[in-house]
Amino acid sequence: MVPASGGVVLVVDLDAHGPRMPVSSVGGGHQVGVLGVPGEVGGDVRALRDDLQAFLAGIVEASADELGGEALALERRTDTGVGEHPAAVTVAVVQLAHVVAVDDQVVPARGAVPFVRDRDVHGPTMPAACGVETWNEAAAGWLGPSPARRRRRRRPRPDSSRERGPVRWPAMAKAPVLTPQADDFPRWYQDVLAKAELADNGPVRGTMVIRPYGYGLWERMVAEVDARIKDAGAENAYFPLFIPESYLTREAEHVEGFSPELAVVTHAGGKELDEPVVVRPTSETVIGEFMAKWVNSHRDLPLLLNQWANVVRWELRTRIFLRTSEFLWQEGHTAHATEADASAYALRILEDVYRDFMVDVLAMPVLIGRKTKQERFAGATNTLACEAMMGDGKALQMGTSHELGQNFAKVFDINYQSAEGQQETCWTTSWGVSTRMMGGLIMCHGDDKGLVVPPRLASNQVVVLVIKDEDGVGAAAEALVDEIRAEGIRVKLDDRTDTSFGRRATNWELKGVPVRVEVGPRDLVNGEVTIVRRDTGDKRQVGIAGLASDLPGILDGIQADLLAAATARRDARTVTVTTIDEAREAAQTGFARIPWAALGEEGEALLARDAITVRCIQSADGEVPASEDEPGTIAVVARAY
RNA sequence: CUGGCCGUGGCGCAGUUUGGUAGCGCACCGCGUUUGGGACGCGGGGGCCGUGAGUUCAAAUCUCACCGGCCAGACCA
Repeated sequence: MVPASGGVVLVVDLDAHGPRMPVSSVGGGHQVGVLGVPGEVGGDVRALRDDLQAFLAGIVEASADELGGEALALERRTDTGVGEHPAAVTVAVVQLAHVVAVDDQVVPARGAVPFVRDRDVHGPTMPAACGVETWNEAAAGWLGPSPARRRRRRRPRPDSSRERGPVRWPAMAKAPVLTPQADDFPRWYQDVLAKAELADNGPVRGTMVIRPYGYGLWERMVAEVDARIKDAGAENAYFPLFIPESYLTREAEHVEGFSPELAVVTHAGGKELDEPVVVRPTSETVIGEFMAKWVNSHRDLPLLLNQWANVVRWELRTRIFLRTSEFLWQEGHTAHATEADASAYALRILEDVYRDFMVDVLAMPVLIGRKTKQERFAGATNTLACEAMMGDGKALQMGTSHELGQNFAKVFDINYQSAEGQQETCWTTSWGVSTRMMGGLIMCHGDDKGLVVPPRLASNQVVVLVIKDEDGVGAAAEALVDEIRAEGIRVKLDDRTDTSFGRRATNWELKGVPVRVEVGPRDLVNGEVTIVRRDTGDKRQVGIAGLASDLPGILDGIQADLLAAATARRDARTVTVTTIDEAREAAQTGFARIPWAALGEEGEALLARDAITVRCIQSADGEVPASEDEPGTIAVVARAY
């Protein structure tokens, strides 16, 4: 984008909102001028665009003629802001090789370009140079007369100004609501968080505010996961936010793993505390302390506890939902009489609670497997995990289940008397899923139109949209909503007809509601409504009678299709390799499967230099290996969040 | 913590090089016309210019320090 030496870059900003940072956009210092155009879509912007296209084409021709065919690069970029923009920001950057002549006017260097009246090279300031009149006046000398345009401007606009000729630049044809994923995935993620009203940054660094729509999705996750945890026999309890610092220090590996990210309270009640208390980063220690009290006999085992709570880990780099200083989660803690029992329970949680929820409800085809020693939880003897692939091919750990061996039981004295009358030490587990799953949901199914929520998760599965309240549309929509609700579907009525249809339709798309039903007077006279699938965009007219009873099947279809699409994408981006170099290469775009025997801890360390980690180790059949040294296992490696 | 970019109404950004009246688009409010894919006209409201010192007659603009955000790392759910 930055021109060769001696070059000149012309930046033309066709945004309907005026120039926006073209200087930095092109790297600075080389631009000769900026045309900013205020106005509205369908108005002068379109006319200007036509002229500017001709103008740019003119430059191309002119430079070819004048410079003996020397090449000239014409680039087009689309950029978007986050505001509620009706049009994309389109910046055309023309890189002029040396000198350009247009309409007999030679433009040799910066500063000499006549079409911007501003003194500076940073682009016109809004009031001074952005006005259309200024543009006309200034551009006349450069562009030459543009009779067509002037004619258009003077004449009263025809009734439909938006039907002006075809737009030749696709980038201007349709304004993206969000930064496209392909342009900048992290930016897209931020845009979705804001525009789907999911979450905001909190005032303290690394914290987040979960907005009602986002929290509604989390509540649905909680409900589904909680039901499965209870099915697995665990009961909910609640332990304190504050933990004595001394608890943490009892388990050596645990304290080493968590110390750097602890938030510690040293003062309270106006004075310094005798012993500082830490804000829990996880609750193995307090819960261990109380398990020790509650477990006496083998009859007390297994003790299966869970709590829904917030925890705090002072992370160095945070990102909403994926890694925040404070997050919400569920942490299960269990104590068992035998290692085999603990081990089986940790696996049961992974498969029956986590994988089942993620695959069946979130429609995310997660991989399950063991973590390497390197990736293991601090204090665990074995860590199992669910790993999902995001839309950009990177991995996200969605949930973990740990076997803690007797590490915690020993230091917290979780002992029991066996049937034989012996004192025995318990075997414990811990397992959790967090608000991070929200990030996984967004990045797994989301597209350039926003979030896509699988029907089984959706807090609103169907939205019924009143296009305009005429000819009984409102009443028909209300009746339809009642009918749909009677089918047990979570349905929302949108009758805010003081907001235009298009805006509301776009908003529900951003929020990812699986099915939109549009009720308008035109369809209604035929007894029909329009239904639109969020995932495919498929839109059709259907009879209003019988729609409600068809919806459960439609929602099931969407659920299945989302899982199939995510699975297909994951598989397409997963490569089976045999060497470390191949794995490194494959992990640039997705997952690589490599025999653990071919990788090993040395290979793991090697890949780590390129930010590639072993996500999990699987048996050849994709299941969880029975032991650390099971032969023939496969390591799945990837870049990860 | 390291490197890069960046902090100006709710959001996105001009303005800083060369100190001198704080601006634009979107969003918001009112009225009217609209509503089948982010409507339009007219009229409005809203800003300790991230914070603190310093230089100056004068600081969004110059200097220093600090804080915060984004991206890439190290750490991790």
